[in-house]
Amino acid sequence: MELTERKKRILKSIVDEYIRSGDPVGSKYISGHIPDTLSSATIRNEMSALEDMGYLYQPHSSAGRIPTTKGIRTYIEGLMEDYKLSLEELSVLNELLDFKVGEFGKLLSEAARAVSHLTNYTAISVLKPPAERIERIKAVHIDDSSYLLIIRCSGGKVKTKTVNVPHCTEEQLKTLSAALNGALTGLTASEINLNVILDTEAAAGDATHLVTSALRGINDLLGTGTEEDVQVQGLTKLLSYPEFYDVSKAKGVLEILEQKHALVNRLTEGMPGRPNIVMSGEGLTPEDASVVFYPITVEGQTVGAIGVIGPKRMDYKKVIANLEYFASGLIDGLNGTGEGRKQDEQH
Amino acid sequence: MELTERKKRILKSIVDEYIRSGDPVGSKYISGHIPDTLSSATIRNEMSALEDMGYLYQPHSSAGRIPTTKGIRTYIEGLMEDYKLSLEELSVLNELLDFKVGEFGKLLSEAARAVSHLTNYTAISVLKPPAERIERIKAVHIDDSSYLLIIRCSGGKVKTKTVNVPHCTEEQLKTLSAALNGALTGLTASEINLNVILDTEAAAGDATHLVTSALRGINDLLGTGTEEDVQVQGLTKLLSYPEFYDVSKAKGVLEILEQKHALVNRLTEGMPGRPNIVMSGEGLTPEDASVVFYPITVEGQTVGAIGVIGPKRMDYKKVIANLEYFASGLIDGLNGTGEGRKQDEQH
DNA sequence: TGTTAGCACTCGGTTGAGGTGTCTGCTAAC
DNA sequence: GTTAGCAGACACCTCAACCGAGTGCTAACA
Repeated sequence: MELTERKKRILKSIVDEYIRSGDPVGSKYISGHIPDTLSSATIRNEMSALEDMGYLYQPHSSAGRIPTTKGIRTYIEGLMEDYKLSLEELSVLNELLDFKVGEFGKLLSEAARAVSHLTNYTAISVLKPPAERIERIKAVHIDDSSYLLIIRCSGGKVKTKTVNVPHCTEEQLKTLSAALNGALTGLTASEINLNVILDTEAAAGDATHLVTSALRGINDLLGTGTEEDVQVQGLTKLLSYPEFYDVSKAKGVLEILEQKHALVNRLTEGMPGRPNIVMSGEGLTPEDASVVFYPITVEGQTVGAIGVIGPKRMDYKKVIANLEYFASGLIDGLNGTGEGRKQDEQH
Repeated sequence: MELTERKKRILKSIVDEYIRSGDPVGSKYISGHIPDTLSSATIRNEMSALEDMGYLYQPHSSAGRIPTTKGIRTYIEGLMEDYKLSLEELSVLNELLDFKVGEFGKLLSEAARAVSHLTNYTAISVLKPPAERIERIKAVHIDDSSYLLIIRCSGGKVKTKTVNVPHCTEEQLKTLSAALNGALTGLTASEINLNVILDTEAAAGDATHLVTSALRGINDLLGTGTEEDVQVQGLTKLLSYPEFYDVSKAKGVLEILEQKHALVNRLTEGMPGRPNIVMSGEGLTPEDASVVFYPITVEGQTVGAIGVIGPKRMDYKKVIANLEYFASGLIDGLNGTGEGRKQDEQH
């Protein structure tokens, strides 16, 4: 069956009302709230058809209808109206960007706080500093029980660390350096897996006993610096929505927010420049919840994300408009001409 | 009336059982669970007396009794048994300290994660980097529209920043330097309030127009570095306890956890070296909840705290034992001889 | 004087019946 | 293709009855 224009108008009206109230929507209500003048009986026929087509469902036989995930997605992708940001919403971002003295992480979590405040949903900000790649490694002999590990990372940064071992010779360290360079060049810390370790050990010859401590040192060095971080703003707002009055439902959402590492990965893997929407039943999102997010990119690389988590029936147009505005504002601010900002030196 | 030994045994038994079940405790149950052999009628008399003395209360006239805040406090301060840490609990800390490669913040939040895991309550870790005090300020002329701001902080660290202004002369900068030194020496960033600003402006004479931008620059410089931070671990565990099945109660607790700044201050103001316990009805703790925490000190200065938030009827002996162990372990680890750990250099 | 047994009373919680309102599906007429 | 009307389904609310845990009180006992 085809999704006629009239069916679309009815579907839009149902989703609008469902987003507003959270309750199943009946035919009579719709009859009075669409441009067409149709009796509730006709609406019932259309709703029945929409149900057959998978856009709606009934929680029980004598209730109104609720849009399915498919129904809401169709709504988002073409039926809903545009949302005009209010003056308040526009000014908050400008103030924020004016105030961009702090580092990016703080700016991002402040932006999330603003989004949470403006949309009345819980906001998430996620920080994922780009992983440093190994460009060159050298192990320099200090004495027979210690050597200096030197790594040049992508971007030219050099890091060093002394490593203590039971015994090492200059010869062994040369072999070690060669083995490490061969196996690790171009990798990030998280890409050093068992295979890589075994390869390195195989290549290390008579320096095999030094590999483990060297890898540990490398891992330490690469792991240093800003860590990935998740900030949740306005958590209590989530509990204001009836779908989470049931504690077990609320728990489901909080569990998602607790898995910070998974959250960072998921949100930074999204498509940049457009809204990413994950609804319950798709991916890891818990029942009745929905996540909308925008990755933040600098020079093509995703360094974080900003998003909103709320009930599946959230006001998508408002949320998307706000997130889009903040995300693009942040991205412009970060990529824009660095107009002679702060220079720190520490002696 | 006096709190006799027998009353203490009864009170202890009531609190023990209340902590276990969360339900009001009846006289019959106690009769079978204290060393003394007493009928439930006698227990009832004693319980009635304990109620008059303010240790117990009845939620309604035909229910058992629940300990009051006073009752629980008395229990904590002398009645409860010691808790022996299990082997598992002991080994987790040791692993953690072995693994102390990361910075303090990460170590602290990992400790909180462990505490949450071991106690089955929600754990909080709070990081409060000691505020840097201003020791000396100098404003050095670069050209007529910019100057260099130099601050020496407590600990000898020097920070600089160029400040752009519409117009400035060497003379004005000298006046400015004197005014800033006079007004700000010994202060931290957060102590620069309106009074201080007005004093500075008054002292600045013909350099008044430079004060605002200078203060902004100073604020930026001092604010740089690690920020205060709150990490919450095992949040969902909170929702496992019946007292928070009601969403409005849960909301009360989450609200506390959202006020991160207040939380940092409150938890770092506690007495070091012993358990600080704030129960509902005392201070900001929400209904039915209780917070136990230990500040973490380095060289006499509080740099953070680790704590647990849970139902008022939480297992205090277990929580205190765990927190005490982790807090003292962290403090020892931080203050202990820094046995030649990592050295990073960045060129 | 302290302890105990017995009894009436209180009160929250549960269960089940009855009533109500909303919404649907179906049918017949337009 | 659209509409009016009607019977049926079903969640939800209210109310009364009942149950049971637990108390306070009193009288008897050691």
